[in-house]
Amino acid sequence: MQSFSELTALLESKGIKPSLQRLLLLDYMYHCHEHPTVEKIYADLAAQGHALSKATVYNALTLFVQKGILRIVHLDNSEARYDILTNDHGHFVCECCGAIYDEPVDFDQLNLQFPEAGSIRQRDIFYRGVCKRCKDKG
Amino acid sequence: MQSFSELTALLESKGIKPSLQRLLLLDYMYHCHEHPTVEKIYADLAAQGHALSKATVYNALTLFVQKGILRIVHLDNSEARYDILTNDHGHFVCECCGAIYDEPVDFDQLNLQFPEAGSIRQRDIFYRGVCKRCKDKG
DNA sequence: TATACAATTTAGAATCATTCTAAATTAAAC
DNA sequence: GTTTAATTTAGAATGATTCTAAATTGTATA
Repeated sequence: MQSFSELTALLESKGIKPSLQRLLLLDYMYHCHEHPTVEKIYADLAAQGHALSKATVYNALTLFVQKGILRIVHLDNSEARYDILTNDHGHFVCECCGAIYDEPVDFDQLNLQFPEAGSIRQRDIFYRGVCKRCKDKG
Repeated sequence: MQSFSELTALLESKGIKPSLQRLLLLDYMYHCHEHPTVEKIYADLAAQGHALSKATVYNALTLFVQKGILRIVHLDNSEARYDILTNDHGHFVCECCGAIYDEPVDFDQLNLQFPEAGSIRQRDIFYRGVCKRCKDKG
């Protein structure tokens, strides 16, 4: 997923009008190998000369989440983080440095049973602790 | 875990001074089979004639989380929810009615590998969708 | 039992991420 | 080209949580 024409096609396939702002945001998310906050996305785009309104960032990201392009992650009660949806994966959150590590998870193989579940739309796994990098530092 | 003397012993074993307010809150959490918000805890205790300050509720719950008695759950960017820690379990969240269903999970059997993890302190699983009750209603 | 000291509680102010609002701009349709 | 709808925008409003500083309670010591 590289070119703007591909991103345009993706947005249109989801029924989203591909405005310049939305394309910039989607392009950013595809090239960002983090789980950025709104503040970071906003600042990075501004630094690149694309001064979107913060409301636009919120609007577009929320729309992308609704359409299943992104996932929103609430790690704590500070800023939300956004995750581009490639394939199902779990998260390991380092409580020391704040890093978030992705790891593929075969959810079907886990075979978790939730008797009360009528239908399942999204599955998330979060492990928390101290990452190796921080542990080595002591 | 029923009597105040048992709750007192639990708090003391965690190095927490068992004030009346803390005992009331802990007692509430042990008898509450939900995942209540601060607002609900505050309102329910007030209705029982125990008008704690909201700051006290926040202070005590935060302390309990730090000491490993409770777990805080951030489902979305609205109010946090608190979960009494009995044993490891997963959560199914109904996106229709907001209900949260617990289900035991044997995390060790899942055998998830996070190569970057130095040590793991907490493991969480969240599934989201529509619960059977809501699905039957249509 | 009185006094000093520390911890806890409290009300209300402050903070800050997010949402809302209403105007301005842009794109689309006729 | 004009009208209409959608999008963007800045700034105000909201609301959960945290902070602050004073009041209260509990504890230790004389």
